[in-house]
Amino acid sequence: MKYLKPWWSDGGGLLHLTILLSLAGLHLDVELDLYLLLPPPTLLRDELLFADSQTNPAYALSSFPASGGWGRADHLHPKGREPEPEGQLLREVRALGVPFIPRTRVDAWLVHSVAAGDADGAHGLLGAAAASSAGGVGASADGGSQAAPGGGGDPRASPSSPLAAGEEEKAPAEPTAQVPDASGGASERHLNATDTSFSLEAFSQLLSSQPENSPEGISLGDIPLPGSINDGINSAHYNINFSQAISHDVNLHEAMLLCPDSTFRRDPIARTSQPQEPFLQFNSLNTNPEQTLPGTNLTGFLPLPDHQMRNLTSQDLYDLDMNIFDEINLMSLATEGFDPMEVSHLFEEPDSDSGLSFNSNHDSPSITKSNSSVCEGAIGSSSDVESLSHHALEGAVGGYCPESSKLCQVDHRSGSGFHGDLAFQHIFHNHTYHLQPSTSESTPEYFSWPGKSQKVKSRYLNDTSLSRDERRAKALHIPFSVDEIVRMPVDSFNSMLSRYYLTDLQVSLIRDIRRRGKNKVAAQNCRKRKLDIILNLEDDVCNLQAEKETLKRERAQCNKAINIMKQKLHDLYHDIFSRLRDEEGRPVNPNQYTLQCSHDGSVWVVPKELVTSGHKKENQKAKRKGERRN
DNA sequence: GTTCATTGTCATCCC
DNA sequence: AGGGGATGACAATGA
Repeated sequence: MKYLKPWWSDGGGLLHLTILLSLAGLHLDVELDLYLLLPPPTLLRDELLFADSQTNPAYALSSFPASGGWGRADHLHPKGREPEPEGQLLREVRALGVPFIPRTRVDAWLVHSVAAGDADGAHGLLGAAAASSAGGVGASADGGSQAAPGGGGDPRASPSSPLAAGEEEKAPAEPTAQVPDASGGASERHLNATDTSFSLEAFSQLLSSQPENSPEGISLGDIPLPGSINDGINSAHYNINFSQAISHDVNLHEAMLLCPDSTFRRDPIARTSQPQEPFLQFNSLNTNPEQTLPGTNLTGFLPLPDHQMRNLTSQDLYDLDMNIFDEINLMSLATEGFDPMEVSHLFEEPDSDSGLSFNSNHDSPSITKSNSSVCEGAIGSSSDVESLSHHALEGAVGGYCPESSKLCQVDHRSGSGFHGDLAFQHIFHNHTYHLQPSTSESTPEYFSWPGKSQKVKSRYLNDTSLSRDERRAKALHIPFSVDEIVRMPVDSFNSMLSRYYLTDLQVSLIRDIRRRGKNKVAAQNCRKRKLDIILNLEDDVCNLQAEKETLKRERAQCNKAINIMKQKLHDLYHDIFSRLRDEEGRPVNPNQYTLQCSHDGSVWVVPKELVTSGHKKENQKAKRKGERRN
């Protein structure tokens, strides 16, 4: 008796086989870990066959990654196409000496074992296959059912199969509900002899009851399964056609498009019917036509899910474009092998920012094509107009598409990769603008920039988006950006000048650009510093004024206190004199006498005449002392 | 058309 | 000696 229970672990890279040999009371448990080479897409076909097993319970030998969503029947080729028995893939794998048993081979082994009448082996294999199918479907319930809104059940599976999604819903008490999760329970559970409690005789009878030994006609219906293996489904009946499970071929292109973590994953119909207009703008980022693959160029720059891409506002797109094209412009200038005339055409023309002038002046038809495609795609072909930037839309409507022109200028480099993509073909048709470019001044009249300042509009509409030095540098085809020239350290700057063959005019201009750039930054810093100084001075003035007010208040308080003291002294003075009496008992006149305090603390009543004369003498003495000192 | 703020540029000084 | 920072002065530009 042999049991075979292979399943996937490690996310599909490891095929774990547990082979239990139970023969004449001798139990031999063999576990094999078969590592598969999984360099996609060479193995995708077999992987998808495994994925197919998610939809076909009979071949659910694997616990395919639940998140993969491979179980969708609509992602597989129509049945009837038998996979190659020994494809190039297997030959390559075998040549590498890697122990590899593709699932198809295991299936075939199972089938042929039955066909050969190997009763014990066939019984065990079939039982294990059925048991594994339980685990496999249990695993596929996550990924498969998520990917396929039908539950992932294979419509070709026998209606009696309890593992079909519909059957699961109708009969929740079926053993399927108890199928362990392949990633956890089933995949980690190893069989052993004690688990095999089912009847061998029942298996033999069932096998012998098969009318033919043809694998095509083998049915596993009425096979009792070991309860330890299928976790309670030993009473279930299965009618599973093996041939159907291995009859699916898979379109690798579709498989790649259906990569689970891919943002451009969608079915072919969706890909052709749902053009992503915002993507068109991002497509322009790819300057290498060789790298322009549908979808890849999108996620390469913006690995955003579709819903996030759609949620991008026009402002986001606008800002993004501004930054992106700034970088692209600089990159274009600095890229070796660039065509200066092309860049010059792109930026030097006064109306180069205008989609109209761009459309009419450039000799590259692809440019015009791309330009018009974006603009018209903005209105005519978009199913999600809100995802478009407002200005792009209005530019298209008004016959002016300034930003799109810019991106189209870059897009024409990478646009060739899209021409063959059906998803974008519908917008690559002829497009003409109603308004012809006349003058650069007229463009703002036809164009509306909601939410943008006039300065930004002007910078974007006209060539004034480039500074004077930038235009000069561009005119002289200086292969460095102004920013590089200005910010580069002295050593790097000098080495750069020495590395490149530059004319004296170019060198002079580069040095002027550097000097002006440095001075511009210095002037900005100077003004900022001056402004800071002014602000600091204003703060100082405010502080000093506050301090002055405080001192004023303190002075007022002191004066007030002095006045109070004076008043008290005056009152005291008069009170003393009112009590004084002379030798005759008469009151002392305060106008004729005054009080003098001696050093010992005694108080004398002195006539004012003596006091004034004494003061005069003291003043004279003080003056003399002062004169002597001088 | 005028005024004012901002910014770039030049000339000059200084480190 | 040359590069570069700092700054006053001037001009262009836009609000």
